[in-house]
Amino acid sequence: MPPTRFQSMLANLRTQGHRVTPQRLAVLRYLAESAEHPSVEDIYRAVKADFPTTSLATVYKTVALLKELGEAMELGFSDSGNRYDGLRPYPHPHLVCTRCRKIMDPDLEGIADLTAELARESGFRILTQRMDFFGICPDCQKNASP
Amino acid sequence: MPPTRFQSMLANLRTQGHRVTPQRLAVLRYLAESAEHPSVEDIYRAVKADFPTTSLATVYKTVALLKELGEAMELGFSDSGNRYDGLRPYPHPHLVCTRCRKIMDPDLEGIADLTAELARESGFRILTQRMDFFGICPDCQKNASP
DNA sequence: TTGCTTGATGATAAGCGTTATCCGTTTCTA
DNA sequence: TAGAAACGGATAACGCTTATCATCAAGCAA
Repeated sequence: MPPTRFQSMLANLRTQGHRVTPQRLAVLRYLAESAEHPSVEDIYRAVKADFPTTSLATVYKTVALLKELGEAMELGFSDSGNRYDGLRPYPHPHLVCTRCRKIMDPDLEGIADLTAELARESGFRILTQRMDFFGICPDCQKNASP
Repeated sequence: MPPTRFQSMLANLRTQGHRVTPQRLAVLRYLAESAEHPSVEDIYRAVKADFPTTSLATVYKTVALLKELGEAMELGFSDSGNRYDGLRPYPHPHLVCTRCRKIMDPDLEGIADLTAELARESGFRILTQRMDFFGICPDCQKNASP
């Protein structure tokens, strides 16, 4: 049985000699269970429910640490807060609803091929990639106000 | 003979009832000639060379106006200043050198198909998209320090 | 278990790019 | 060419993120 995301994050933390604190555990747990690509505020709110003295700074620091360890991926947005993915911490495409800000993970084939072709044609050594599709999700289309 | 980007921007500005000022002309001219996806600072520096009293706020306002008119596209980056494309103000993929911050426009086929497939499978109404490939450009690979 | 070292936490200030405000100036129409 | 309305310039405010620093606790050794 493969380790859960939570177990993997925790093991990585320990292996790299970082301390395990209740606040960190709470952040890990939340990220390991969230498919919604939460914001720092989302994480902060959730963690504070269990651990009311937690500071926003701690959430930022923990998230930065997980990013460094490769256990979380940051989705930066210049016009709103960044979002985090603890379940699939590697590049993959995203579907972003511009109305409710929901972010989903679509299945999309052929990105590796696309990247390889691009590298060959351009001479770039491509290290990572970001692919976002913006639109209106099915739910928001139903509850549509123009 | 089709209108140049500069002519097109200017015409759009006039048609929509916006005033034509020397500062705006300078920003248009620079954007219409730049394939480098300049930052606001880049534009500011260039405009100030011809028009030294120009304010940074004016550049921001002009760029926002052009964006609104569909004559410039913003490339937002959460970890550095945004960049602007006045030559191709519609979604297209970008190659970003993470060392020298150069941004290029590769030729890449099949994005429309990819988008259509994604819309069909997900039920999203996709309105726009963003596709960035990050890596080291050929120049920086030559002058490589580890 | 206890004590110690070092890293983590919490509160808040600082930083950075961008946007808002406000008043004097300029464009453009009539 | 005169007047109304929009624009420009200077700077304050904003939102998110990072830095600072004193206090506190995790983890190790004895």
